[in-house]
Amino acid sequence: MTAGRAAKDEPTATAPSGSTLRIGEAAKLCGVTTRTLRYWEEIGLLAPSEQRHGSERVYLGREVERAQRIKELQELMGFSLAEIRVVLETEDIVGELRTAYKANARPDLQRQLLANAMEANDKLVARLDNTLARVSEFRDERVAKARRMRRRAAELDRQVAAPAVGKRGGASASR
Amino acid sequence: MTAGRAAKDEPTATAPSGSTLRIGEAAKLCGVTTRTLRYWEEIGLLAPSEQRHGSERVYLGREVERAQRIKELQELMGFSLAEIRVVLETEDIVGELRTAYKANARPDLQRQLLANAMEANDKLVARLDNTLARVSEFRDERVAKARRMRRRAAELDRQVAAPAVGKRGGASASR
DNA sequence: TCTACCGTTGACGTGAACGTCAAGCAAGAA
DNA sequence: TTCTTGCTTGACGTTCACGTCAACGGTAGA
Repeated sequence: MTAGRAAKDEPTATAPSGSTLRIGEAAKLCGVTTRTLRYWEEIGLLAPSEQRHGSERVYLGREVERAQRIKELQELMGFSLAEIRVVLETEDIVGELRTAYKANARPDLQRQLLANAMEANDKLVARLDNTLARVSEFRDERVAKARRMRRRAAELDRQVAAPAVGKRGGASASR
Repeated sequence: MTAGRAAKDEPTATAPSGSTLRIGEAAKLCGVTTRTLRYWEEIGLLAPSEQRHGSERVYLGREVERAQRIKELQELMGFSLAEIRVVLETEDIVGELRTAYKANARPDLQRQLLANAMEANDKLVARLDNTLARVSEFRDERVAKARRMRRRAAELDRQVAAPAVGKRGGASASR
């Protein structure tokens, strides 16, 4: 019911690939609010598709993916939108490169673009490695703590199961 | 020069263990500002030591460690202070348990405390595992991207090194 | 005694990342 | 036709995590 708009006078005209979404649908797909999508657009982080449907923003698969990327980087890494912008820009550079290649741009300029992108990418990988190491260490600590707690719990369980020993004083705790 | 305060009328009276720090020193050690330490205290996240030195806050090793923990969780995991509070509370429970044990509290109550702490801890570990998996996946993506970029760069380098072939048209790009 | 430095509380300011509300338009349903 | 829903822009409000400034006090060194 209420299959949205989608049939007016352009039967299937403006659907270049996949599905074309309105802002509310895109937002729901990404798990954010429409305000958030507009804000990201406001700060130049995520532009909707080129052509608008009347006055409405149109989101295609590419934009939705990018939005999901943004959200993931936010939640997963705790990146600020400024940091995310940097990450995404190095992705964009690869896109630009394709364009430059098609536009028959000079190879040394392409090469320069690539070098920048590679440097940014390597920095990101280094940061990810660092994060992985530290999170892993932290995880191991908590796992060890879990083991200790489980041992202590078993100990307490034995005490609770055998309450007739006379409330502490029989066999003193193993620790 | 200027070895702090440390000698007035209590030669070594109020130094229970390790070093007793003033707020500025503690802040420097943790890599935060004094304002931050006061803010954390304000929201009940990190209290300085019990006794104050006159009107001044005193930070001992325990508090400094806790502060470093807080900062690590912030930067590493992108946790909010509210989330960090939860994590630290489960650590506090273990401390409470020791107190309860010494106070000769009923084992079933201790057991209940432990169960809560274990559940919270397990949740955290699960979250860490999830984070690890996703960051790892993300890292692998970026490493793959790095490889592709390096291949492309080598390709461009060959073109730049041999510019006489006639600006595109010789051997078409491998892709 | 004066100056410099470090601390105190209290209050107001700030940037990031949105939330919320108003006023208006367009399209489909009753 | 009217109602409802969803979109638009614009503007102001809000929360978090502090930054900054004022006014004051205590201690150390010159």
